[in-house]
Amino acid sequence: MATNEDLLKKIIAHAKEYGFVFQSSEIYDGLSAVYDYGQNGVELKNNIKAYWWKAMVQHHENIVGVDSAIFMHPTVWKASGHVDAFNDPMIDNKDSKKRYRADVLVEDHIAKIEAKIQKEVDKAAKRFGDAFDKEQFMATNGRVLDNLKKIEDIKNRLYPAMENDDLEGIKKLIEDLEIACPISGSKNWTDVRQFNLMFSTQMGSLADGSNQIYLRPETAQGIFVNYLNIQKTGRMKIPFGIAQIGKAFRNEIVARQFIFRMREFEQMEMQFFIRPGEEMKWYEYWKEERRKWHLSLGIPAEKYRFHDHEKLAHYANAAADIEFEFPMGFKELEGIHSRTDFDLGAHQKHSGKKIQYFDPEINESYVPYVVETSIGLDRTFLAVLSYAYTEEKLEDESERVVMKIPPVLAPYKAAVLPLIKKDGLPEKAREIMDALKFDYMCQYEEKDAIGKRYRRQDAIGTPYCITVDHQTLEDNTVTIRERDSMEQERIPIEKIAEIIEKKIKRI
RNA sequence: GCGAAAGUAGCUCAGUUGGUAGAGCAUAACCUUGCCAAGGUUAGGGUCGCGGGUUCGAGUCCCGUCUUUCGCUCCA
Repeated sequence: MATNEDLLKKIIAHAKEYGFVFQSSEIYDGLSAVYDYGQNGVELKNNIKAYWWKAMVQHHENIVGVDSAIFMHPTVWKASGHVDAFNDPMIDNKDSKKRYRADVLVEDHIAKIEAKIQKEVDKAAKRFGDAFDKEQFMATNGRVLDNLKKIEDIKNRLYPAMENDDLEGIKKLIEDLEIACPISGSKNWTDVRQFNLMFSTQMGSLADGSNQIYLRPETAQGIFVNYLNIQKTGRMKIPFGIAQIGKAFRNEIVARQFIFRMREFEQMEMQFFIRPGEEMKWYEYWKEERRKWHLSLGIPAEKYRFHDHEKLAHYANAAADIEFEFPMGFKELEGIHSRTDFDLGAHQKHSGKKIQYFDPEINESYVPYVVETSIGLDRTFLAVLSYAYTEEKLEDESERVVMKIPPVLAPYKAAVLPLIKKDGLPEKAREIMDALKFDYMCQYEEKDAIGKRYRRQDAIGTPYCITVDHQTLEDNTVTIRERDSMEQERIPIEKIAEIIEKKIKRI
């Protein structure tokens, strides 16, 4: 486990040192759980987006894109359920100024009573030795029975109160149980309030209190509210999909693990609209399609696994995660959800606009069902980074760190390097650079020894290094060095593009 | 948010019982070599995370705060 923690630390350090990811506002000590993508990071991130977009939109005639605004009409979030579902009841202690989740305070109190029971059990077990019958003891001992009854009573009040958003009821429960703040020991509590995971801000005049709007907590709703526009203007026939890449914001109480959980993050989502009753077929179809997409990057299948949800979100009737083995273990990377007609139905209800599709094949109108694929862009970035990070010991006992980034995603496709910076080699290398740079991100470097330049390119994951030497001036050949194998081959200049092209065409 | 650990140059770290900051690598310029990093010369770069306190004097002791990492919790 310690080595895995070290691995994440190394990846974070490498990401910073080589311009992939910086902490936001670092010169001001940083902003918690917010990160910026640096000069190499932005290239990698753009390449991931392009690779996804190509697979989802360009390769599917029945999928089109959209780019909806981050601000949306406030009612959207009532319809989507976010106003209700993304609220946690919070309570502050007035003396310690600490904030707690109110239900967690009560749960902790229950845990304390359970600990008391356990203590009684342990005491009795010690007293009776081998003859101790735990079940019988639990069923007959007065103190234990009292405590069990207490727990049951608390649960009978807590769960209905949570269910009904009965904030006063939860406050009353905390007061009745005389729960004290673990820090100050004080029972001086504020009222229970909803702590919304959506960021809010004001639009227009601040004088009017009714202009509060939210930063979207997911990109999906921008697709749903444009369903009618796109279906009509694009003359889309079911089944069809709408894809979107964009930022979303969640004011997580706890946001951590580098770019895995950020308060501002980016999603790549596709909502696929289908005939009701066919959702399981399409759900399975998209699980498989998405699995193939991940594997097409050349990352081994063992790094992925599917996890079917047992506890379903309020909008879904089937859901699976594609999990990736990050340095900190298997974690969710992508979700595939069967969202039924929950969203379109809710928008139809709240907006009063008829959101239906007339299906000429079955001569019926219906609210389409939806199967969604939703992948975290930043998480994909971290997955690529953690897969790619490799420390190697070479034959001569030296070490190198190489980022084995799938070539199609690599920030730079090639580096053009004159062996030495005189004798006309830089000029020749510049010529090659100029010819390549219109089609591929390339770097030109002439500083330091050639071996050092190779290592620098390894560290940012450049698949090919093109080296110009004296022979190049005579016969127009260069050596091309492959990143992972470090093998070199002498080829004519005009073959360079062909080789790069072959390497990066994976999808 | 709670608990634990950490924060000195871009990176990795040193800094002895408190006496106003060092090394290696990296970076830049020039010279030299030329196919798998770490030749030579020179230069730039730090109010030791930030703010208070103790002290004649704080990188070093105390308090607070910010940030990061790990565990609990939640999610894309």
